[in-house]
Amino acid sequence: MNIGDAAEQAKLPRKTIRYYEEIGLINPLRSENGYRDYSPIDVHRLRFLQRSRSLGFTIEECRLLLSLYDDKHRASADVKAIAEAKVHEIDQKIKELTELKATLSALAHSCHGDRRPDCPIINDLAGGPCA
Amino acid sequence: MNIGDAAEQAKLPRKTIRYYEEIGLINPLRSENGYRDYSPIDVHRLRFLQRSRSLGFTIEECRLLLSLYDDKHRASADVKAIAEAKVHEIDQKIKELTELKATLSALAHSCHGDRRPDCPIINDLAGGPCA
DNA sequence: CATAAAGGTTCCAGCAACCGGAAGGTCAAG
DNA sequence: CTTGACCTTCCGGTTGCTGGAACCTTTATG
Repeated sequence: MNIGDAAEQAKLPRKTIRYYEEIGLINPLRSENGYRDYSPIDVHRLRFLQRSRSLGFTIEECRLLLSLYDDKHRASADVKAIAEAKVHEIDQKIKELTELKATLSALAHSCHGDRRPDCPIINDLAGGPCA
Repeated sequence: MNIGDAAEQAKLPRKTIRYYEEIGLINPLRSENGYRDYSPIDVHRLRFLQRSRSLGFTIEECRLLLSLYDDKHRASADVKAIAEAKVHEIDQKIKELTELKATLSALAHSCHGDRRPDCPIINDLAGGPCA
C-alpha cells in the first residue's frame, strides 16, 4: 500500500508519516520503484500513533508505548503508570489555564471597552502585580 | 542599566531579553563598551512583555498590545477585544483538555494495572475508535 | 504515442519562543 | 596580575511537524 492510502487509513498527513519514519517510529518496506510500501501491520502502528498523539502523548511517550505494545510480556501496570502520569499532567495544565482565564477575564470585565483611551487591561499589563 | 539588572527587574532571562530585541520588541541603547543599556522605560516595557506572555498572549499579540500601549489615542475597546478573544481561546483549550482527561482517565481506570500483559489501554490505542 | 494530472521521492527551510554553549571582550576586586 | 563575573555574538538544538522545490513514476485521456 502506498503512502497516500496509508495516510487515509491512519488519518495522518503524508508528511507526518514520513516524519515518523525519519525519527524511527516506523519503517515500511520499499517497492521496486522506491515507493514506501505499507503493510496492514504498519497501518495499525500508524493508527496507534495517531490515537496516542491525539490523546496528548508526546512523540517520546509514543515511542515508549509502542515498545510496550511490541513487548508481549510487559505488565499492564507499566502502561497504566504512564497513562496516569499523563492524566496528572493534563490536570495541572487545566488548573493553570483556569487561573489564567480568571485573571484575564477579570481584566477584560473591568474594562469599559469604549472609545476612550483609558484601559485597565493595558494599565495592568504595564504596571501589574510585579511592579 | 546592564542586561543582568534589567533581567532581574523584569523577571525575564537574559536570553529572552536579547531574543526580544532580535525580533524588534525592544531596542535599548548601547554603552561605549557595547553593552546594552536599559532605561527605566525599557525595563517597564520588558515587564509589560513578561506579564503579557505569562497571561498567555503570543509574541505577535504582545507586539500588538505594545503598539496599543504606545498609542495614547487608541480606544480601550480595541484592547478589550483582544483580551476577550484570548479568554475564549483559553476556554476552548480547557474544554479540549477536559475531554482528553476524561478519555484517558477512563482508560487508566479500566486497566487493572498488575503484572499481567493484557492491558485495555494498549488495546484501545491499538484498535481504538477509528479502527 | 504524447501528454497531462496525480501520485510518489528527496532535501531544504521554517514555524514558536526560546535555551545552551562556545569563543571572546570588559570590568572590579584582591 | 589574575580571577571571576559580567557582557558580546553566533551557532545549534528543542517539538512536531508543514510547505515548497525539483524530480521521477504511474495512470488516464485525446
